[in-house]
Amino acid sequence: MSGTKPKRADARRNEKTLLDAAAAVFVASGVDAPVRDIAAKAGVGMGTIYRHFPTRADLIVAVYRHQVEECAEAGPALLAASDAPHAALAQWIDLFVDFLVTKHGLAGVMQGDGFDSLHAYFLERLVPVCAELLEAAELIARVRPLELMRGVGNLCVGAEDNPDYDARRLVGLLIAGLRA
Amino acid sequence: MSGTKPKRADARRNEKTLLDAAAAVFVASGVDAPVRDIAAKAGVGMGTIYRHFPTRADLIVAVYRHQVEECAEAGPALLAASDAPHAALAQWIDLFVDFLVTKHGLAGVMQGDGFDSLHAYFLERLVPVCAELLEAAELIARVRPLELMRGVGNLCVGAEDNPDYDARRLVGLLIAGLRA
DNA sequence: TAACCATACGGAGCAGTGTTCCGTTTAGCA
DNA sequence: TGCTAAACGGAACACTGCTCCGTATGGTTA
Repeated sequence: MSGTKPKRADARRNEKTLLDAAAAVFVASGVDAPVRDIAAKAGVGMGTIYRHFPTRADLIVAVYRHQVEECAEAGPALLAASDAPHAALAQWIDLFVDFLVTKHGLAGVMQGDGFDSLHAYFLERLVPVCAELLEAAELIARVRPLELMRGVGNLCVGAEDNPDYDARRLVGLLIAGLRA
Repeated sequence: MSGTKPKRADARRNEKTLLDAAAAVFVASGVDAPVRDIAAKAGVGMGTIYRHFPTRADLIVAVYRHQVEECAEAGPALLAASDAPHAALAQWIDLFVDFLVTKHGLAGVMQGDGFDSLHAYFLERLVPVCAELLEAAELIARVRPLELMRGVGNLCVGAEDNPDYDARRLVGLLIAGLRA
């Protein structure tokens, strides 16, 4: 029950290669890049990619897991560092927005059509953090955390390199509205 | 320059048939329904559908043009009927949100990846109306109309039949934030 | 060291999109 | 009644995500 059976050496090597290739391709062509491109970049067959990451979404999760984790951990930290809980909330939301806007098309991922593992993972990890911040700021009565997360995610769609659409400002308005 | 050459009778008939079929399919299966389904429902070949509507998006535009028009016309009307411009703005936004949320997946359309005719049409028609309302409410300095429209559109994505996500409330918060 | 086999690999192939192409049919006119 | 521009139908293409299965190989065991 405790340890998973160790993988073969080549498998472990390929997993890392794939993660690196995916990260590179995502930066170059966005998170919507075809799976084939990633396999090609990694010099690996389609079968390999799908054995390691059963779904496109799983690969994306794996690539960004570290950063999601960072964002999640920043929540309590901000709360502890500041004596104005709503300032902490605002800062945390900023962090989240930066994360989404920075990655080519990542925001689109927050609108999980079904229950992609991706959608699920992001939300599972970040919603509780959001809840904690909302509670501290005494705003929990005004939105459900999940709702706020999805809303912010939605607002970030299509924001990258778009001079006509400043997601940060709109999110700022949304948060301002929360305190009205 | 004045009149377009009149179409053949069968062409006119087919255009109407297609519009009706598309409307029906959109209601049943959402705006993402495959083009093939619409052609089948209309009892028409793929060639026909694409001659009338060069692109998926053009078909959607055609189906909803009437309602977009209604929404656009409602703007000045609301402004004239009320002496509180920001109330008129709020009401108009409500109308717009209803329109988007009501139609299976229509909101997704506001995030034109490229310059779809769809995206273009919606925005072309509605942005000026939005601008007028913002100006009347003296809020024009706080957001660009295009930005607000896109933001509202984004917030509406995935709102249909979703008890965990109330787009109307979030849009309400956004508008509230606008006045803070 | 050699043989064995569970584990992992590669990539052709499937199913589902939007869109194009072109041979066939037909409406409307002379 | 013919003729032709206009319109039609649907097979085929390009591009997705994903699956399947024959082949190769790491690592264990005799």
